[in-house]
Amino acid sequence: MAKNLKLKAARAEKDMTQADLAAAVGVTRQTMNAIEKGEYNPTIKLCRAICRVLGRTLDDLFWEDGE
Amino acid sequence: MAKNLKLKAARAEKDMTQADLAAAVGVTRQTMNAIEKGEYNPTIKLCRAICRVLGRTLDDLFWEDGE
DNA sequence: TCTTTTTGTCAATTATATTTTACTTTTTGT
DNA sequence: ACAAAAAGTAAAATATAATTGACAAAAAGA
Repeated sequence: MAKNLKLKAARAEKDMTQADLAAAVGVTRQTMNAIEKGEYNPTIKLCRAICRVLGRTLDDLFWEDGE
Repeated sequence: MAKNLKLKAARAEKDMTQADLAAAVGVTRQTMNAIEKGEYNPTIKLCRAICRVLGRTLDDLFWEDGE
């Protein structure tokens, strides 16, 4: 899986650290780090939580072509 | 979690059974049934696969308000 | 009605997302 | 350069997504 740079950028735009965002959605900092790095695929529920905090859509942050 | 009726409708529109869709995205029939029933949250990767097969977006099929 | 297909459901197992603790590396600010 | 904060990483444990096999209920077609 590829690094999620759109997520990283959206987070930076809100001036949040990985730890900030993790706390806001109720997961650990390591989980956010792994998602941003593209190390594993989160559940749709967690994706929705991230989108709500960052004010983005699922398609904005979590769509990928190809796969 | 709520039943995913949008998914059910999109599948019907393509004239696919749960088993058809499950095979197309590489999971079991029971998994598709559980997702449609809202029994557990699939991974984002599986959601993307479903969207590709049904020709819909993540926001179309997997966004939920509130939660 | 009869038959077949589709859907619903359950228990037990496997695969993997997520946690916890802890440490290293990189970045940021002074 | 120095200190502090943020990000990267890893192993072991836990929670839960997904599988497998099997059977019952409901829907569809003849």
